[in-house]
Amino acid sequence: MYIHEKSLRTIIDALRKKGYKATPQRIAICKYVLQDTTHPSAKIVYQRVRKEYPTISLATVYQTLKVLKELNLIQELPFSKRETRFDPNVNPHINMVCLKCGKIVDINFPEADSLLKQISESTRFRITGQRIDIYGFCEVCGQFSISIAKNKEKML
Amino acid sequence: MYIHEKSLRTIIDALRKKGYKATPQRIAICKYVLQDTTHPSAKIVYQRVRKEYPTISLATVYQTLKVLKELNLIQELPFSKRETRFDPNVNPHINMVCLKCGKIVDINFPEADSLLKQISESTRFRITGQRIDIYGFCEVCGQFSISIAKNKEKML
DNA sequence: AAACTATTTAAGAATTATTATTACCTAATA
DNA sequence: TATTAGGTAATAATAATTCTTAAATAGTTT
Repeated sequence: MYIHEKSLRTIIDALRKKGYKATPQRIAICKYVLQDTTHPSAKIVYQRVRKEYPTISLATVYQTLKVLKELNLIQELPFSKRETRFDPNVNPHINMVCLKCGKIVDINFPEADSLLKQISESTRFRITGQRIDIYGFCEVCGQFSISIAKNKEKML
Repeated sequence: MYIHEKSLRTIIDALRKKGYKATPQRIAICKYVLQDTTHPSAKIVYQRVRKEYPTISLATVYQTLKVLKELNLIQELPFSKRETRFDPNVNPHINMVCLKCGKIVDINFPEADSLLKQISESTRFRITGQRIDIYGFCEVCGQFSISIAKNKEKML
């Protein structure tokens, strides 16, 4: 289940449970980011939330994203080219990352659970999260770039 | 096979094949980074290579790391906290990433090949690379942090 | 409901990893 | 050896993220 299917009440409770105040700014950011499955950057979140909450500041967006990460409601996905994107899907899954257009699409990876379980049992490493990316060119970009794209043309 | 098992000759040929000159700076950086399996940051590479080649500049390190990435001899692993680390293992594998001390250890993941093949055959996505991270606390750090570490205490 | 207080916000400054610029320099080649 | 396209070192520029601070407010207490 995606957290964004949960009610506003649940979001507020999650914040308060950890001692965070449920401010209207935070609620606006949460509502936006928990339902955007395109893996937006902080700047995109800022631009989108501003439509609903025009006085919000970029610093508040950053700090709320940090809180949401701490609450394990979103995952942070740093990429090269100085861009970090945010994913409301915190369950094990595969991110299909297009290096040309920057599109990121989640696909299921049911085998992840048993893989993590096996590693957990065979090592002394205490697992708290994971990230599985597959890089390449999406169906739209793939046909235009027969050879591997030069760095300049890459978004991620 | 790791590329760092290859000879100096092979490194030079790989550079020239793509039209890059085999300068002593590049060779020094290659020799270092292709044998360091601790996933060093650019700054660490700079500090280490400087011992062998004291006049080298940080900009050259960055630009050579970019070349090595283009030649697919290393993989770039961006993390939060503004740190990017570099991995000479470009074959599918799992990075076990300790969030407390920042240690990254590769483990094998033989099932990766069939997974990638299956995705390749069932989608129109053209795969060029992958990244599989497992986050948590290594055997050394795990015993000291029963609860999930606060953000301030995390290295990655 | 008003007061209280620790937290949060907005704005802007600071930080810093990475990239760009530029004036020499040199590897590869003829 | 001369030529030259590309590389280097030094440093400036860029930009994502974090920090700082004064004013505001959420949650609680009276």
